Amino acid sequence: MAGGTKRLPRAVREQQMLDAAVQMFSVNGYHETSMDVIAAAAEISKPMLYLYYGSKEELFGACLSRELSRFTEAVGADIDLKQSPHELLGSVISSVLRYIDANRASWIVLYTQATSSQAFAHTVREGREKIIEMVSRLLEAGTRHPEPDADFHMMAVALVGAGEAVATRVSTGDADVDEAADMLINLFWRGLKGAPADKEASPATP
Amino acid sequence: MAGGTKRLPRAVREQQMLDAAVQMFSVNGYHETSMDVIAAAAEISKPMLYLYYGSKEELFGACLSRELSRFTEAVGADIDLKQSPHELLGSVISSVLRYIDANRASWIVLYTQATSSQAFAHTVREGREKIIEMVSRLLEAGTRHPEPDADFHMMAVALVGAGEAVATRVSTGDADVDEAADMLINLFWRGLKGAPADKEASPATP
Amino acid sequence: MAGGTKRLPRAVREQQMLDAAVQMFSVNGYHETSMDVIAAAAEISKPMLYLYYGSKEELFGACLSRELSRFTEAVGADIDLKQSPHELLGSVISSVLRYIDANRASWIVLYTQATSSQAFAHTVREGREKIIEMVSRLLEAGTRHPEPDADFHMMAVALVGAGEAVATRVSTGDADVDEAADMLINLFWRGLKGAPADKEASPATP
Amino acid sequence: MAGGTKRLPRAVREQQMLDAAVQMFSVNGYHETSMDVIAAAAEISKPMLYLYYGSKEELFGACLSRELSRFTEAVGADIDLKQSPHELLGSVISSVLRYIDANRASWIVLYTQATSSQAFAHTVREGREKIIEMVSRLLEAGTRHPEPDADFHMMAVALVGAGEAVATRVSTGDADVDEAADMLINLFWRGLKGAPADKEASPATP
DNA sequence: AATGAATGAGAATTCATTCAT
DNA sequence: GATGAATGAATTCTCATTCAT
Repeated sequence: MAGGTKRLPRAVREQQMLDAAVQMFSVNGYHETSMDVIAAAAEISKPMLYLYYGSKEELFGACLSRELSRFTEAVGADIDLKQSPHELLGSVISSVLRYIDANRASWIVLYTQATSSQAFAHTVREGREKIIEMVSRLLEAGTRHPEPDADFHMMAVALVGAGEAVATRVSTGDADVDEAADMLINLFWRGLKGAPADKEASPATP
Repeated sequence: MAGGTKRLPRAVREQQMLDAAVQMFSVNGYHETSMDVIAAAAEISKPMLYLYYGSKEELFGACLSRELSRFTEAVGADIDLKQSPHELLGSVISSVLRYIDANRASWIVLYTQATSSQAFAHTVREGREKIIEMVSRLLEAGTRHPEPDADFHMMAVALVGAGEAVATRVSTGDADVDEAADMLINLFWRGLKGAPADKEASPATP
Repeated sequence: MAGGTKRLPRAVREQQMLDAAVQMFSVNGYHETSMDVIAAAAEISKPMLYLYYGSKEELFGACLSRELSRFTEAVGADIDLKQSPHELLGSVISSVLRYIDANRASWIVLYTQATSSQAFAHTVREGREKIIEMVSRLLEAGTRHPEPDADFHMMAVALVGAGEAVATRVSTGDADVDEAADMLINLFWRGLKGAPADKEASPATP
Repeated sequence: MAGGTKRLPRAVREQQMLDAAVQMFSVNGYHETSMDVIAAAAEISKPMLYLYYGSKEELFGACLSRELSRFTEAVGADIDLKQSPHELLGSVISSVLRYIDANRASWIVLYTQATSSQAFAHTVREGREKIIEMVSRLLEAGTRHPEPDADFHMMAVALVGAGEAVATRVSTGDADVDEAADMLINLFWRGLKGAPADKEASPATP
């Protein structure tokens, strides 16, 4: 149909392959996606995949890598480091959710499917750990009387977990980006005490 | 000749198989665990596995099912429904983390590996959704002036996400159960504004 | 046709597989024989081959091993160690050639095809080296005034090489066993000088 | 941009390719050497290989052919046809072993690897057969009272086999050329009876 | 003249799954 | 009730070979 037998320069083919691979992996997962299917989706032959990426594992790694870079760059370009920690956290959240909304396959491939194989659990854990570290530092900077690092770190774990969960909803189209961002920001800084429209309330006790 | 040719009552056999399956699945994931390995670990023959569970998918489903029941029962037995929503959330968090700490393979199988196959993403999503619903109702009950359901639901998504992230740390031995529980409870009700030792502060601004 | 779907005890299947494998390998060589073809020849499925032998390489190794054992045993059983070295060498030659004549595929697999893969060149070299050592010792024992080992060893190399070449002719049906054996024995002990019916002649010069 | 895009005269290119091919084939064997590797070693592109030689098989054939010619020429140039058969055999042996010592890759490619593929066993057999014929005629000429051809032929088979075995040792550096040549010559004309330092002895009998 | 880009065809290997005893 | 024996169907990966420029 698409007559994809054209001679393309290496760089273009690479993207074409990665696009197809990200798409298929994100839909069916690492193990349930065969190289045959990816080749078909990319409208090239299997040997090309192997020529460019060496193995299925490396191909998946390349997907991970590209998507992570794009994500990092997008979020990095979006935020203004001169903001206060408070504002910074807010704009990061907002930027992240917007990126994910605009690149749904990417997010799924990165966080959901990557755990499918022992070979990548590691990579994903490392990526996540970096984000957690960053958030942890933001928290530390945004709090008046800092405490030992351990607490901030675990708080960051929780916040990033919350963010991932919401992001997943965004990626499936089950959440509106702006509302989700507001909610997360509110939740983070004020906790449930400040649940919507209940600003000065103390935790409800019977 | 070799041992293991014992006649065991069905119920015992079943548990023996599920134990082995949960163990292997949780270590190597769904796709990277073969029926051979499970049969070997359970010290029975492969046909027995098929006799009892029909297929690999069903076996994994049975693992999921059993672990989920145990989890639900443990947490259910642990909490007192007569508490205030506030107290209830706290005791649920605490109970959940303690259960996970005591049943690490179980948690991993449930939440991490289950997403490996399309066949179970669904099941896990449903299980998670139930918990989210419950948390959502707790939030609604614990807040003075309720808002439309959507918001509470998404907040619950975030909270459960945070809980899962922390629980994962507990399951890998990277977090202390009691400290993690306290942190989560504080975070949930007071937000970051109420970060440790900073109770009435407003967000720090430079 | 042959309805080979019968349930056979392990030992029987093993031989059946090795028979087929030796046959195919000896005809087409290691690389040019696919596991498919061997499975078909053995009238079993490919997974059986892998179940029993693990890999193509191991299967070939098993062929080599079995054929070598049979060869060694046959020759060992055939000779009388109480003979003089002279007689011994003669009866070994005769026994070897007779074995090869009766087991042509075996010989080819052992000596010709085994060199096809780097993986086995080693094994064959070792096997040959043992035979050379043995011949070397026979020569040493059969000669009045022994010399340093080095010479006997290289002589043994030459004799074994001659033997292999003749054996190959036997295996292809191009040489009569008895005549070949007599010729080799004569050649070994008397050299060309003692070529048939020319016992005391000096080399003919024009 | 990269080097190697030079325009070279056909003859030079051909040698460059054959050199690389002989080198790689002799190290890894026919089947275990890919066209990619040869092209890389020759510092040209694969299509060039195909342009010049048509197929892998033909390329190997060309290697065989060139090496055989060189071998034949070298040995032919080295010997003096006016010698007696006795001297002739001696000088051929000596010349052959010296050539092999000086061109190890060549020998390996010719005799060892060529048998790897059915496609060349034939060629090698033919080449060997020619040598055997020649030796056979030398033997006939060097013996006073000729016998039926069959015997001389098989003797030649044995002698050439012995020669190949020794030559292989020379090619691996495990034998000294001159000692090996002397030993072979002695062995051929006098047999084991005349084992070194035992010139007039009759075969040892207990 | 020379090559980067591309592929058809097939190889080894691994599973989940099922008989026949 | 329990299992050793057996396989159909994929899957990953490689290689000799050929276009299009």
